[in-house]
Amino acid sequence: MVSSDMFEVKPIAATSSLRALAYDALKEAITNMNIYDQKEEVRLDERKLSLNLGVSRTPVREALTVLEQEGFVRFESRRGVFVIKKTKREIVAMIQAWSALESMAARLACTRATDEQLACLREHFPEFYEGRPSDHLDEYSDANIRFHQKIISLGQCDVIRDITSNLLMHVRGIRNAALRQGDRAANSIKEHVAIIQALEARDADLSERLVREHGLGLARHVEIYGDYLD
Amino acid sequence: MVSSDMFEVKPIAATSSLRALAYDALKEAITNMNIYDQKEEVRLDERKLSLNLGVSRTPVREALTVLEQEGFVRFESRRGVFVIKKTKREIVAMIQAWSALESMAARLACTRATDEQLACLREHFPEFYEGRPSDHLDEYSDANIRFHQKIISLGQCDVIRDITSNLLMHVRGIRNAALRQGDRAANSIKEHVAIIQALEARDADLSERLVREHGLGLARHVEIYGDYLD
DNA sequence: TCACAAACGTTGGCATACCAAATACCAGTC
DNA sequence: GACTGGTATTTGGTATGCCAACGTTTGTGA
Repeated sequence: MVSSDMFEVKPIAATSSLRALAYDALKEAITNMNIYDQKEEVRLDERKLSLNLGVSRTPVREALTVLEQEGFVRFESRRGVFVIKKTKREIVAMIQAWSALESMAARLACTRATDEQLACLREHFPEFYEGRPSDHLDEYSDANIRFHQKIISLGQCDVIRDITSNLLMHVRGIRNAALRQGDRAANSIKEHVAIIQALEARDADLSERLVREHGLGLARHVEIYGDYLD
Repeated sequence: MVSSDMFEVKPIAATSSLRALAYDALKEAITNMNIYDQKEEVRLDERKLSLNLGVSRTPVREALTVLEQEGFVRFESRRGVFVIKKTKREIVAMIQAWSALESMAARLACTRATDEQLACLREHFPEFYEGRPSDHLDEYSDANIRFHQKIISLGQCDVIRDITSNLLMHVRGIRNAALRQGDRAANSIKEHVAIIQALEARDADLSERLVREHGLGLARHVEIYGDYLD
C-alpha cells in the first residue's frame, strides 16, 4: 500500500475565525487608505462594517478591540470608533523605537546569523549596487522595507520581529514618502551598503551604530520635513 | 444675575467601561499569580469569570482579546483560554528587546532630560549607595524596577514607554528572581551607579552602552540559570 | 475484558436583542 | 430670530441565546 506520507495536505486551513477574518479585512482597509490625505477624522460604523463584512457585530468589535490595542483605532464611548491619525511627534517616536530594535537585531545577527544568511542579504538586493534608484522609486521602496525586515529576521529575536512588524504598519507610508524628499534614496543606499559590510565583518558595535544612525536619520528627516502630518 | 461661572464642577467620574474593569481585574490576577509555580497550564473559564466579575461574557471576552494580543493568554478554539507560560527563550527575547529600547531611551535622555530630572534620578534612589542590598531584597527589587522605568521616562519617547511597560509585566517576576541568584544585586548596583554618572555627564554613547550591557547581562543570566522556566 | 461508538455535557464562537448615552431634530417661548 | 427644553433617533455597550466542536462518559457487542 502506498504510504499516506505521499499526501502532503495542509492542516485544512482550519478556517480561521470570523474575528480573524474581520481583523485582516479591517487592517488591510485601514493601512491601504491613506489616512493622512483625509482632512477630517474617519469614523467606523460597527453596524455598517458588520453588514459589509457579512458577519455580526461581535467579531467585528473583537477585531476592532485588537486594532485599538495596536494603535490603529480609538474607541470613544457612545460616540464611535475612529481611525487614528498619528501626529508627527508620534511617528518620530515610533521610528526611534524601531531604530532601537533594529540596531539590536543587527547586533544579535552578528553572532547568530550564518555566513549563508548574511550573503543572502547582499544577493537579494542587487538593485542597491546598480542604476539610479531615483528612477524606480516604487521598486526601491519595497526593497528598502524588505532589507530592514531581513536584518531584523537575522537577529532571530521573535519579540523584536513582532514589535517592529507592528511599527512598520504604522510607518510604512511615511517611510516611502520620505524617500521621495531630497536626495534620501541615494544616501540611503550608501548606508545600506555600509551596513551589509559591517554585518559581514561581524562587527557588532559598528553594525548596531550604522543601523541606529540610519534609522535616527529618518527620524530627524521626519522631524524637519514631516509637518504635513499634523 | 450671578454668573454661572461661579459653579466650578468637575467633569464627573466618567465610570470606565465594564470591559476596562474586567481587563484590569484579569491582568491584575494574571500578573499576581505566579504562573511559573503552577505545574500545569491554567485555563480560564469565560462563564465562571463573568460570574465572578458580575458582568456578562461580552466584556470579559473583549478584555481577554486584549490580553491575548498582549501575549498573556491564548485562545484555543472550542477548548478554552489558557494563561501563557513564556519559555526561557521567549523571556530572553523580551529582555533583549527591553535592553534595546531602554538603551535608546538613555541615549535620548542625554539630550532631552533637564539637569533637575537627572539629579532626581540620583536623589530618588539613595538606597543604591548605602547598606547591603542583600538585606532588603524586596525593597531593592522595587527600587530596581523604578530605576529602569525612570530612565525610560527620561527618554521622553512615548512609544518606548508603552512597549517596555508591557514587556515589564511579563518579565517582572523573572527580574526579581534573578536578583536573588548569585551576587547579582551588588553587581547591579555598581552598574546603576555607572549609568547615572554617564547620564549626568550626558555621554550618550556611554549611557547607551552601559544600559544595554546591563540588560543583556540579565539576558545571559536568564539564559544560563533560567532552566526552571521551561 | 476490551474496543469502540453513541450520547451527553461542556465550552468557545457567533448572532441577536436590549439598554443607555449622545446627538439630531423640533416645537414652544421670549 | 435666537434660544431653551424636550423628544426621537442613532450608536456603542452589554446581556443573552443558540450552535458546533471537543471531551467525557456510558452503553454495547465481540
